[in-house]
Amino acid sequence: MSTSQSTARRYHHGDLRAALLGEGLRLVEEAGAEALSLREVARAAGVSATAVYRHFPDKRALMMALAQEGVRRLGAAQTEAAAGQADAAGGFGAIGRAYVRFALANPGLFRLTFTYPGLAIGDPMSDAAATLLHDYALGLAAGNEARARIIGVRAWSLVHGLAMLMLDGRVPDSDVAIDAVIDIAAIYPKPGGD
Amino acid sequence: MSTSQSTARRYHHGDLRAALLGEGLRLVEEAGAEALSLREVARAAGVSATAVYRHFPDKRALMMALAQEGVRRLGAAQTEAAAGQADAAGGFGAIGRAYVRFALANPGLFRLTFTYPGLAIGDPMSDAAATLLHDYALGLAAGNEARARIIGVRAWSLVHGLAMLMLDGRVPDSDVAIDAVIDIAAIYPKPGGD
DNA sequence: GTATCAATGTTTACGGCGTAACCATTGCAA
DNA sequence: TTGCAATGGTTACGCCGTAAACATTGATAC
Repeated sequence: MSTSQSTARRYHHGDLRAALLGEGLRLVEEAGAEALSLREVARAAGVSATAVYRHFPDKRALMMALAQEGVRRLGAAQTEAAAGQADAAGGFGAIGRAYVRFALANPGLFRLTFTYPGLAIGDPMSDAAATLLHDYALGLAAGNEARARIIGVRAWSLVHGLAMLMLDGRVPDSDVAIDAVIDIAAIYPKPGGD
Repeated sequence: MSTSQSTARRYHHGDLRAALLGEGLRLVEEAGAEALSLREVARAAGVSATAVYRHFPDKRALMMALAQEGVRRLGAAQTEAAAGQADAAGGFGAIGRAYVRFALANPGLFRLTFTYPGLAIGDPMSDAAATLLHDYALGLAAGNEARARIIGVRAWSLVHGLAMLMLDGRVPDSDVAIDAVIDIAAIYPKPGGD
């Protein structure tokens, strides 16, 4: 029993950091980020509250780690959505729809990632999602960097706002509504189109 | 002294509800909504913590009242911005820019109004801002209700997302950037335009 | 005017929170 | 084998939201 390592509870957890993140992700989706307490995450991991401080300097750091995982998953979802698209316009629409659908499918994590108090400030563009966005915007802008930046911000604003408004119940959410709002042809029409 | 009523502190405040809302608005702008505690609002009003419960059933109700004031002020700012505009396109752009500028000018209140946990759900369309939006969208859509609804949601999403991203520091904020992103001609071009 | 009562305030207390300070156990390296 | 760094637990502090019980007051009925 002194060297048992399977189910017996040991003093040292093994990989507490990963366990805390896992329980945090679960709880965030179950009850929302604001209802998530450091003590509860520790409880869920079967560990004392202060053990968390061996792996995160404070609660905010734990939340930031969860938010980073959110960014990672969002980027993955968008990358997957864009995979089958041939041209820039198709990819642009796909990553936009994937953004909103990800928010609706993971409301707790999305909210944590984008609206947890005091989490967002800083490092605005350093993930797969941002890279994807920039690349497709550059394609749509035919290589014009200045125009690409505006298109990128406009597109990000549109999907981010739509996601927030739907999450908050201010706008009815459905795939049809998402498609109607994110209508690339209507927003960035080719010359001569209506 | 028994009947003094000017500067002497009386047992009954006179209009505690209004005072609480006033201090709440002040503190929300000073320190952000998440840092705002019921006890601190009470302290600022010079009253015991539990006195708040004579006017609001719980903290959430107090926050909702503050959020309602936010909606009211946002609507007022937009109404003022739209006043000088002649046609629907001009008004549409004006209320959009006013939306984002209001967010940047009142970050604490805007965040409280739109991202305070569990506040937003419900009553999605019952204020001056929503009415303005719908009217102008209907004008742009030439009376077509279905099309107006999509245009309205798209416009709201765009300005809401832009406001959030700028507030969070994910997108650099400036009046020039706001104008560039909210470019009605580029988003809803007349047939034949580029 | 005075009694009465509803409205409005205060005090006290409870459990939960984030986290600082200090103590316990353990695995690894010399 | 010994010793130390890494990792865990216990206790305690002040803050929070809020329930319960009590105090003060202004208005209304006589």
